[in-house]
Amino acid sequence: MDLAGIGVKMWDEKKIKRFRRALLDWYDKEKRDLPWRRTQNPYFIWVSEIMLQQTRVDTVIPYYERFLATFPTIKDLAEAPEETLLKCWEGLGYYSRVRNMQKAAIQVMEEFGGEFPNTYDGILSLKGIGPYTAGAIASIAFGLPEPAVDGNLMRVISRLFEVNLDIGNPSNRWAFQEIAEILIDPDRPGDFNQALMDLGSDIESPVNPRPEESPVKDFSAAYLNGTMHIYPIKKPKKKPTPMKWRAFVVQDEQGRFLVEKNTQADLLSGFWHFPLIRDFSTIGESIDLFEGVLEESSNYEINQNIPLEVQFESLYRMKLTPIRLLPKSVKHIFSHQRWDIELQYASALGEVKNNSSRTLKWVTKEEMKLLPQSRVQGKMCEILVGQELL
DNA sequence: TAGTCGTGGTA
DNA sequence: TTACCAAGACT
Repeated sequence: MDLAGIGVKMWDEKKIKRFRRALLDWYDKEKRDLPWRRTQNPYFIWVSEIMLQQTRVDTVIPYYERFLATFPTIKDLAEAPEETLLKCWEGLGYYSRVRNMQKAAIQVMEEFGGEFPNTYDGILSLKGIGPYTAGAIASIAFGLPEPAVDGNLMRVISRLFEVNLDIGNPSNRWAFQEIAEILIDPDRPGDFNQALMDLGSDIESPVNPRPEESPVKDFSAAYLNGTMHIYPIKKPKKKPTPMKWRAFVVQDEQGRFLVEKNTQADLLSGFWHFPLIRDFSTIGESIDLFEGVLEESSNYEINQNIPLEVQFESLYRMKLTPIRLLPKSVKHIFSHQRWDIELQYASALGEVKNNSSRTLKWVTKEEMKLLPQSRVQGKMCEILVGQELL
């Protein structure tokens, strides 16, 4: 398949040059002053690009500053302990990003002699760097004429050419890549890519765009044809699956809390939290919940009739004195799951005999704060503070 | 190909 | 409250 095959008619060379000029002139006047735009250091730009994946600029800025103060060089990143790494990324989400970044840092030390690779293929070979990020780093840090095809660029281009392809489908990426390769300014590829991103994140944003303010509106087929509302084409996302949990807030005689390191699931892997047990008992109360639970019917059959306190005592090999269920539950939405967590407050009678593969420890309130904690755990702690239990 | 992987902002 | 969204990569 080629561009003509999907109904895209490319401009002639003269129009392409006018487009580059209009876009870059606007960028030179209006570009945002961002920390990673004051450096040419490929490591710094790499960090910014990873953090910016699916994450807003305002959120990233403080994390960017702190991360580079903590790990000033690729070598520092490669040698960092996991908990330091997670603590630095805590609250930013999508934590596999930082794990992959450390793997890539080790790759740079071992395969590239400590020097960040300066070719597109070299950059793309690093763990956690896909076609977008490779293009962004190649163009911004090294001046290579590689497009950086992200959501912004696809949205802008789909409006420029009325591209009738779903931008959410990776198999359609080639078309936007191909168009961008033709449009990109070979003299200023990094600025060209960033100009499209600035444009796409504000004037050409997905919600409430202001197309009449666009510096390239005269080039936009959708704008000129009055079809702005159609583009980009994008399928709606699936709703997150509802799940119920019981968290066990257990204190020993010294008042320390039992916490567990997540070593089993990929979700929030490496983070510490109060022990959590999936609650399958409310099946039938909610159609939504029922649908979410269907695929785990074996778990459901095993657990639905066993009280959660009993499950806890068995799994953690510990006797509890359940005190009470806290009146407020914690609600938390991930990209693909919606959690509702009841908090069971209890005292432990004996020491934990940890025969399982679980990683457990007793910590004071102060020690808990030093561990990597997810927002879910943070919300549970907020409830406890409200109940004057923490 | 479609699901997995977080969080906070905004309407 | 709900729904949608943000500079994606990996499996």
